[in-house]
Amino acid sequence: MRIGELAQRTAVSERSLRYYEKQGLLTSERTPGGHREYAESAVDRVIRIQELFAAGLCSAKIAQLLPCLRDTADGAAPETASPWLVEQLTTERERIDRMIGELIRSRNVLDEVIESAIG
Amino acid sequence: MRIGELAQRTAVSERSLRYYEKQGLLTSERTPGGHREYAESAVDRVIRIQELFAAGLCSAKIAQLLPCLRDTADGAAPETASPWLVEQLTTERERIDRMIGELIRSRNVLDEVIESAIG
DNA sequence: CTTGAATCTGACACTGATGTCAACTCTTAC
DNA sequence: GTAAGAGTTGACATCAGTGTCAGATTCAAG
Repeated sequence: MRIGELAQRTAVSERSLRYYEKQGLLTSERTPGGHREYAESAVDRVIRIQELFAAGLCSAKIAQLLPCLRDTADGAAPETASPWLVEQLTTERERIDRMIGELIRSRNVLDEVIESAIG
Repeated sequence: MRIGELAQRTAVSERSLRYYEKQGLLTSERTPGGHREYAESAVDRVIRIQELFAAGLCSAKIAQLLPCLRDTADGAAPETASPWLVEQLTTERERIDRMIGELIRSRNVLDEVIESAIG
């Protein structure tokens, strides 16, 4: 599929898709004229990328992480994360954990205010 | 206490504390010479502000929300949120909910990679 | 006093993903 | 072929919180 369709199906702007490619997160074939042509699996990959962005990972970390995922669906076996990467990801995991805790606390704060206004 | 101590105790930079004040999130008395003097309750407030920032609320929303909290400890009774504010906060609540879901998904992704490398 | 540490204000930079615009090229249907 | 729509690259802007620096002032202790 081309970039417009991928953008629609993932709700991610064409601008961002090109950015992902430049950051090495997303690959595409090119038509003879230079237009990007995406495999079907790109949809899942873009969604995954968005999730990881939402989790606060920067594009560099995502780029390292992606080859180790098993959802590639392009026949390539997932790489095994290097010890160094595992350490990085463990740190990220802890950060995400803390973030979840903070989000829950904040949600509770909102709930309190909402409830005291409604109840 | 003065700004340096508050910064240390909250692990928030002096720069950010001044920014919070300019955004109406934090108040301080001033010494005759113009230096900020904070009440003890500022510590809790700053930590709460940081949590709300971490939850993705912008300073404007936080400024509206803070008067409705009951932890002020400065004798002021908490305000009741206006219907408009309740609507805003409900939207934020939903956003936070979605974000928590994404974070959990991302954490699972990391766990998979980590486990497959370690196990 | 004086001196050094702390604080003040204001301005500018950065980060990193994304928006937006311009000028050009490709694709596709007629 | 041609016109309209889609895609290309590149550059600049934005957001919001934070870092950082400069130059001036204040505080606290000797």
